[in-house]
Amino acid sequence: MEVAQFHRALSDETRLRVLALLAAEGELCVCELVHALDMIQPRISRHLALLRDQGILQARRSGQWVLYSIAPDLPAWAREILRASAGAVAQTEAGKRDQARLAGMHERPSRQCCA
Amino acid sequence: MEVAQFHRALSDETRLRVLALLAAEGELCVCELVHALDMIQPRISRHLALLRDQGILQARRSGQWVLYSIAPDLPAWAREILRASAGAVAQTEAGKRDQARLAGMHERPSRQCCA
DNA sequence: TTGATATATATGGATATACATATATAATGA
DNA sequence: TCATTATATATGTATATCCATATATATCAA
Repeated sequence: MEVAQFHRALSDETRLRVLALLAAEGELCVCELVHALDMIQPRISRHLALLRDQGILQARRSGQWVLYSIAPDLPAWAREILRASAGAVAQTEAGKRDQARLAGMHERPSRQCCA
Repeated sequence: MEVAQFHRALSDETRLRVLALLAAEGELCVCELVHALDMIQPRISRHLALLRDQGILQARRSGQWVLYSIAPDLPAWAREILRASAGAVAQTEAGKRDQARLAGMHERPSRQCCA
């Protein structure tokens, strides 16, 4: 069942923290997520690939960076679940730390003029 | 993280179908769920125990039956996710079959006057 | 009342599968 | 070359499932 698969994708703390940041920021590159979550890059990439394969995230290349964002064509029930989950995660200790680390990052690729 | 655990509990089709029925019916005994989902009883009991242990369901005994219902004290984000999920599941083929089998069940314990 | 039986629900044990992780490596672009 | 991102492999852990059985409650006979 599609709904079960969707929840399965959201059943991991790393993926939830990624989704919470993307819901707030719109679009982020892998290196920004690595910095914000303070995790090694292969781990982040693997979770991003899972979310992309499930159709929850989309990716586009911009120069040497790959920018991820929440897919725009999700069904209404999925958008509601994402919104509720991202809101809850953003208020956890881990979620607030992620936001702070991202805000303190210098030279963020996704904020460059030509991104 | 609490949110991840919650999604993990909803990441199984059997549990989602149980929750969709409970969201629509309010309260159901194990044998009604066994009948509606057309699964063997130990399988249903295991999933009910998981949802109860996570605080998503509550149970009360009424005579020889144990009646399950959605816990009333869930946080707002959890209630929103449950509502969106139950609505989506109810419209799937499996969800509609479950409702039909439950409606066609004779002598339903949870509908007796003294339940 | 006692004992026997039927129904309803829960759980222990065994097995198979899914998946999160780390390390190492590959591919891609500037 | 360096920086960025993706993937392959191995390993450990979690869990969904089944069968068999245990527990709890109700019914009925004597």
